[in-house]
Amino acid sequence: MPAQVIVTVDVVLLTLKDERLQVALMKRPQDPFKGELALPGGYVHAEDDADVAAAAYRVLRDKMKLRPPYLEQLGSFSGARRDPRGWSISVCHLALVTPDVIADTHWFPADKLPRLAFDHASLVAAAATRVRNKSSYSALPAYLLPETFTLSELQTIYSQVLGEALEKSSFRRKLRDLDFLEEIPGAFKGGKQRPAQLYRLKGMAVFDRTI
Amino acid sequence: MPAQVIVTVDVVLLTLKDERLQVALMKRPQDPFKGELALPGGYVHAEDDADVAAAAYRVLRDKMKLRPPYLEQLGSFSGARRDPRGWSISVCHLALVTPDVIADTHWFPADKLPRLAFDHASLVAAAATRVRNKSSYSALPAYLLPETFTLSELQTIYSQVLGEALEKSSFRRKLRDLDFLEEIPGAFKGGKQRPAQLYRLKGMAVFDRTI
DNA sequence: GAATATAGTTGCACATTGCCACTATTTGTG
DNA sequence: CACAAATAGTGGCAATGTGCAACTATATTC
Repeated sequence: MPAQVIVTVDVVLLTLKDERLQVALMKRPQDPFKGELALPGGYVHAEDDADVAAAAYRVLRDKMKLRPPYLEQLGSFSGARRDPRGWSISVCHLALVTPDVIADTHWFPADKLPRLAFDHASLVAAAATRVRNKSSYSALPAYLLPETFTLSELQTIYSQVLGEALEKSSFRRKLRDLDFLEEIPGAFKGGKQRPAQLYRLKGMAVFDRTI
Repeated sequence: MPAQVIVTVDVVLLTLKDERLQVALMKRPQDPFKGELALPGGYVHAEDDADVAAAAYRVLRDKMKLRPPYLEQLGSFSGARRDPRGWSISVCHLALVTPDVIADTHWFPADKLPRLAFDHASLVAAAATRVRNKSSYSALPAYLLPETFTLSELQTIYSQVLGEALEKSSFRRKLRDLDFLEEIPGAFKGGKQRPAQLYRLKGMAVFDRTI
């Protein structure tokens, strides 16, 4: 029989606010690291959770009162030293939401973090890197927007995630080629100028290059 | 206190043999699934293992007598039903080796698997997909060759992993651009014709697009 | 020394991308 | 009611990248 291992899930919940990626952090209500900032997370409940993804959804439901439109497994972080209670493994997940859904959570810039509990700073860094990389070949950033959006809005989001200016014409051509959007017939978003066509994601819009 | 979770590592050890990806499988010496084919794996030893990667290396050392030149974490597979002993999580790793190093292991085509224990068929499928995807933009297949190799040998390997013919000229141009090889000055491999320049990987030759 | 087999390079047609100018449709203003 | 302003959306072309094939280079064999 092997010695006891602590099994947890943590979630890097990201959104785009003030033109940059921000992560949801909570003050830990109890030891270890009581009072310090940490990712939402918790033990895996073998009785309740179908798998670790279900545990991640449960944590978000209980602690953040939301169900994200996008969630994927990022990887497992393990070792004797990352949790003072003992040898632990955290299966880290990455989730994306729109910023408007949740007004009452505390957001922090993913690239300018305060001191975090455990090894959570590494998990946030890994998640931000993953989002940026995956954004260059997938529809991932669309999950940072409401379900319907204009191409200009989408371009702005991509540009902020990738941290670089994007050409309108090339961007739209690429979207056409990749073919993961669908036009919503007759739906437009009118600002004070010419109204823009609304789009939404087709099913299966995020390709997984890794697993 | 949460209910007990079984924490294991499994390794999808891949090589290229008979022009296709093959995976190392072992007959399980004990229950569960006694006598059936399975991936090399085992419990995480909290006393000995620095982290799950160390556990994966230990498993390969103990069960396969080797240390692979390449190993990465693939992902965690979890749930109540995958192991009859109870709710379990397996942190699956992917490792690559040259086929010649290990003559006494049993290899099976990754795309034509026999019946496997646990959910190991899914793990092998995930690993094979990852290797193929990652091969299109990284030096990964080079780990399926000895430390030094010719460009023609490398091209053959890439072509077999990707399952498609590759143009010699375009292939070499891409290698030059990506710049992860270094020429070994004065080292040639002579067949019965013109000898070929030998190369080896520079450090950090595999980019991780994901973590 | 000519045939042959593999290593390695060069040049060009074709496809893809980045860039910029153009048209289209709305609101606001005299 | 014309026209300026602002954003949406398209089209065309130069520059860059890729696929393909012919070419040169260097070894062995007979």
